[in-house]
Amino acid sequence: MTDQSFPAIAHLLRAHTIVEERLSGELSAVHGLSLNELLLLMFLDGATAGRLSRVELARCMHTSASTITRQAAPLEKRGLVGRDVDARDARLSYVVLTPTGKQLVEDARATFERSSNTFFRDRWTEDEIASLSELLGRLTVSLPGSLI
Amino acid sequence: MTDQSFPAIAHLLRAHTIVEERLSGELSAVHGLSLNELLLLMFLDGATAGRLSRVELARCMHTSASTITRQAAPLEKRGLVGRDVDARDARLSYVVLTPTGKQLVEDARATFERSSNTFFRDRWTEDEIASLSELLGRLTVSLPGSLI
DNA sequence: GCTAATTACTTCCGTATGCAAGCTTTTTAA
DNA sequence: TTAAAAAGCTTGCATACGGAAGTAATTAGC
Repeated sequence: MTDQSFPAIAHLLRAHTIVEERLSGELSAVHGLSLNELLLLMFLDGATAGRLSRVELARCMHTSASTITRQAAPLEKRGLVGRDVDARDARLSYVVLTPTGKQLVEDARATFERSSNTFFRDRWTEDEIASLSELLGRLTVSLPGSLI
Repeated sequence: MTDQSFPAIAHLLRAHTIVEERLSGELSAVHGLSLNELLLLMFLDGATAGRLSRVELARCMHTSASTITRQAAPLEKRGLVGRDVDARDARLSYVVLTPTGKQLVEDARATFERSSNTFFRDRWTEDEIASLSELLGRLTVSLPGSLI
């Protein structure tokens, strides 16, 4: 009984470096967004009322609170997100998508989707891509939030 | 005709954050190695004569030459790798695995393999893991070097 | 009700990375 | 042969991140 876990994880790590590099390049060139900035905006876009507190965002992005603070700052300066305070809890500050931000997310998501196609084109069947998506998705079911 | 490319790539990005965090934690705690340090050592372990030039390593790791310079330095101080010069080309400096380094790679690889299993245990069949590995591996065929 | 613990967020510091610039060596081309 | 181009490597600079520490606000325990 051969164990395929190690090669699967090894391939995941290597595939990620390729995907991240190409996606980052496209998003930066076309929209002036880093990949992580777009993911942050996409989590907001998928949240109710287009807003999340900073700790909720950190959990969605699976990163630290300090990273969210720094990632949100330039987005706020660009007018893509705003800052809402909670009337009941003064500790909470929500990151909320502005209309400008929502428009940019829609455009950048299209770039993301188009770029995603280029990874598979001509060498994967639609069924294989769906199978890959399902298998990878099962690894992430414990994560809060969704990009889809 | 639904397009699954985008969700597949989105899931790949999210799965990577989970995998990297858990693997890094285990490797650091058990062997005092970062994930990237182990990957570097594993590429050397898989190379002929256990050595690669710095640019070859950069291509395997899909990173920059300066990163290899900085990643190899602490490994050299720990005695895990050595430095070989090329008799024909004085520009080349090979990173070569020492016996100590080879032993550590074998131990750390076992940790890597054991940790890899924990991602799939009880919720993936062996066939599904093999399928995932094959599909992801097809994304990385263009990369030089191999971890397996 | 008051104190202690917890939570949300920010800032500081150490670390990791890519890119540009620089140095040395080799290869190319005239 | 010699000058120009390219390749391999390193260093400086700017950026991004996590964790610890700090501040402010809320909750828990008595």
